[in-house]
Amino acid sequence: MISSDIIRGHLDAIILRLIIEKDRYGYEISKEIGERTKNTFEIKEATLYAVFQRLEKNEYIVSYSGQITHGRKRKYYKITEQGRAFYDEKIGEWEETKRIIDLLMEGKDEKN
Amino acid sequence: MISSDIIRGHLDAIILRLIIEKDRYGYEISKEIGERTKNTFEIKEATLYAVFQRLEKNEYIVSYSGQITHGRKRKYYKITEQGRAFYDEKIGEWEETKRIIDLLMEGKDEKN
DNA sequence: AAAAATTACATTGACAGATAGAGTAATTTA
DNA sequence: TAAATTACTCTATCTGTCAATGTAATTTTT
Repeated sequence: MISSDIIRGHLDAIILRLIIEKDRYGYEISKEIGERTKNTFEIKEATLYAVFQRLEKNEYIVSYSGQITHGRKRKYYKITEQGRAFYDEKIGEWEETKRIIDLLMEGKDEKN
Repeated sequence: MISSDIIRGHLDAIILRLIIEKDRYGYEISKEIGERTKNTFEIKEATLYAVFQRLEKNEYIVSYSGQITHGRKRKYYKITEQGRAFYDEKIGEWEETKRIIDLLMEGKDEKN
């Protein structure tokens, strides 16, 4: 299980990625992450909704009410143009972060 | 420049790595990181000394006073057995983190 | 039909890591 | 001798994550 400090700062991009694929709601995202990682990683609900708030405040996503199919009413999220741009930026940052940490932690050459 | 939230949680291992190579002191480490990353990443002094405190408290490193050669007196750090074990653990965690984030952020298959 | 499980969203308070800012102290260079 | 450099330390603050708790509707089990 991955500790929260190690994942910190990457969650925004992870959530955005899933919302870019298609409009999604919170509970769905949390299940999807569990499935895709074969439960080696799970996002806590409190964290997830904190991420939504942050992303919506920054206008990277917008929300709308969905149908009641099972249980409580769903709140769907949709990516915005700025959200897409932010995601691209984060991907770039992640690639650079990998290079730097690999370099410092394992002495890997940049051309590996 | 890499944001602090993205690097968070990896700093302990980065510092340990440098101390494993040889005994080092704080200022040296901060300069070394700048050099190795060609200044794409720098560790803030307050952060560095906070890391030292944490690592020493957990007995991953021990300190001793060095010579005064330039400027103020140096405080050297040396890796311990537990420090080495912790570093190995962190390397493993980092590899797993990369796999998971790549998988979730870029839809990469685990066999890539 | 009542109880339990599942689906689904939300808030609060606490914690830990990173850092700005400020300070201390010694030596070297201009 | 003033300025720059080397070197370490402390305090206060910010931010992201998460445990705990609560609400609410629907579906499944008993």
